[in-house]
Amino acid sequence: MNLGTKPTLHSVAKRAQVSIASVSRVINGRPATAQTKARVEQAISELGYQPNSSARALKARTSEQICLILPDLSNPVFQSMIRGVQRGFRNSKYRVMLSTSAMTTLELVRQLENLGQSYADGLIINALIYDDEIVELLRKLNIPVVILGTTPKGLNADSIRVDNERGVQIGIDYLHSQNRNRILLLNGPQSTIPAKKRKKGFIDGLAKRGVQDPESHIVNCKAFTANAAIEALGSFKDLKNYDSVICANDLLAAGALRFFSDVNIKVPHQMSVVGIDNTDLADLLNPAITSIDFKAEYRGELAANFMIERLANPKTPLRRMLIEPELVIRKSV
Amino acid sequence: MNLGTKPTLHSVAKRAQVSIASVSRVINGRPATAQTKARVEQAISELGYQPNSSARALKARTSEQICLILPDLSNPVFQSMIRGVQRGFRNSKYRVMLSTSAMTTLELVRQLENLGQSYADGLIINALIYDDEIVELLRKLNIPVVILGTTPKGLNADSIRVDNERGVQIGIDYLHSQNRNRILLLNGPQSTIPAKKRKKGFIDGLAKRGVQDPESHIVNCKAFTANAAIEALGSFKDLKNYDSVICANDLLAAGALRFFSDVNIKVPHQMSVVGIDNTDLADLLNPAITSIDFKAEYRGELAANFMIERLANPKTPLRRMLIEPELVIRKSV
DNA sequence: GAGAAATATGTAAACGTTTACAGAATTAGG
DNA sequence: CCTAATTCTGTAAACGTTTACATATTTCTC
Repeated sequence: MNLGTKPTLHSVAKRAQVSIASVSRVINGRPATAQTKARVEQAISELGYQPNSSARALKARTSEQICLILPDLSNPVFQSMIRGVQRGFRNSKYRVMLSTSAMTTLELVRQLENLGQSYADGLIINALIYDDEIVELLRKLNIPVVILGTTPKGLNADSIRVDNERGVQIGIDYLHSQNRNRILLLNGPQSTIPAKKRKKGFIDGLAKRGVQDPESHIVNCKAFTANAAIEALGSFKDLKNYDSVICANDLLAAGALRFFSDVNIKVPHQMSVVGIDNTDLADLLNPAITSIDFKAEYRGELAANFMIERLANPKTPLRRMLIEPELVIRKSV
Repeated sequence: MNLGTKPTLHSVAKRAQVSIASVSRVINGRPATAQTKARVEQAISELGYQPNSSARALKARTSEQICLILPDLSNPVFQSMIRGVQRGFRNSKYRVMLSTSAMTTLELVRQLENLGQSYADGLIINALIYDDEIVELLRKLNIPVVILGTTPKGLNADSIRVDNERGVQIGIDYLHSQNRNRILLLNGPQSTIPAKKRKKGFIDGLAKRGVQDPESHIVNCKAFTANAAIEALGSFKDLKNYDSVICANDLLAAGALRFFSDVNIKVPHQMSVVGIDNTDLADLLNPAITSIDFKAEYRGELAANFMIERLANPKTPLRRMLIEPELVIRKSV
């Protein structure tokens, strides 16, 4: 192997005594004589040649990279999502670039603008809030976008969202089936899409069961974190009127568990707790929490598949997929 | 903006009535007349020009991308690490590519081989096991490597490791200070580097305190997971001889907590639990676990900084940094 | 075995940058 | 003002691929 300089198509061609076009064709599986193929392959392995992805990207106008943008990494649900996305691309030619700094619109804007440098062939994104500026930037993007979550209005993108309302319904139904019918919703910040949807599902669900003023049975947390849950529950006065809590995600549920333990309310005997997302965390807590599985990992994998398919065939009609949540019963009810 | 075709250096040059070389120079902050600078900048903003990263990468031989390889994402410690790495690169020109499929040597080999395509300027890696094949591949890599963990023998790479032995010592000392001196080590799989180090620290620590046959006070789990911990503790017969457990990571600690709760051993009253890594999880469990902070996030950030510095100045002497662990006291002791 | 059809190969241009080099413009010095 | 020194700008080549097109080779048909 010629140390110092990396082998290129040229060196391979020279060694195999064929033209660089032939080498390129062999590499890309285009038709070639058995003989040329053999010679090229031998030369490649002798030289330890590997194609230069920048050159390929430049000429073929495809980076074979996908950008994945998530709000942050502290919520274990994103861990699952990343896992799914990675799995989805595992056997493809695509590499995954991760951006998790998109907690603020400012950061997100910066990320999206950078995508103009065409280092990614596609974008998979999950954001908690899509304001107009973001939607506009997404629309202007000239690469396919897959939304993990609800597609913001005015955007044409494949999307994979989960039936939030239905998820909360399932929780309510299950609690009722266990004779828990004084249910509180421990929700996340109202500015976020998931919180809005979960609220709606909750209100509809309670209304359907004839509960008066369902909105009064909601506690909003300042963030989707355990501490926010503890704080919110701490300043909530009417806990004694409830026998169960649906938490808008597992982190809030973890906070709730901690809070109840601190004020000596026994879970599940005095208070049932249902989480949402069914993250790794659900099974680590004590008691392990019954959680509504929003299939984050599966959604991630699906997003990757959608992306692969769209890149292979840009004309495929838009796909908007709705995932059915599923209850995973553990010990917290 | 000329829709359809992306602006290039050429179109900018044409509009600004200068040569492409001048445009390139303005973009890269090379000296230029105030006039040309102004014209170029105006043309750029009028056209919405953004440099093409593939072309730049090809010519300048730098992708401005860093590859981060981690074993998997189920351990929350890697979450922190990613967070740190991301933060370290936040204000740099580098993008982060994430590979988390490196649980098996096979996968890792594939990843490392792919790096030959020069889509990354540097590699930050954390692996649980470095066998000869991996070390050889790492050595052959022609991009700088930063090891998150102990540098395998025979490899010249910057590294940031944590003082594992010291960490376990701190745990032992703390438990003793709380009058817990019948300590068990709930360790991970013996094939992994961290497990070996933590074992050594434990044995040395106990020996120093005059404990006979320290090795007998270790339980090995099949994996660094909660379930493995539950299983291992379940088949361990001598629990009654211990008043405390140091767990080789927080996931094992979570498993231990669950196990103790199941067999009705009260933590911390009957049994103290100390975790390692001080991940997000430590504070979510109930009781929140006292954990030895191995500064994963900080190490990640440091790795990014090391990488940035080395890429800026390849001649800087090798750096091997040892991070001091720190005890974070919560409620499990 | 000749000619047509089909298939394989080679030549050369292009992708969008960076940068060495040469030449033009500016500034400085006397 | 003229020349020398300095600074700026433009031309053109290169980075390592892919691919249209032309040419060469093989295969097929009769």
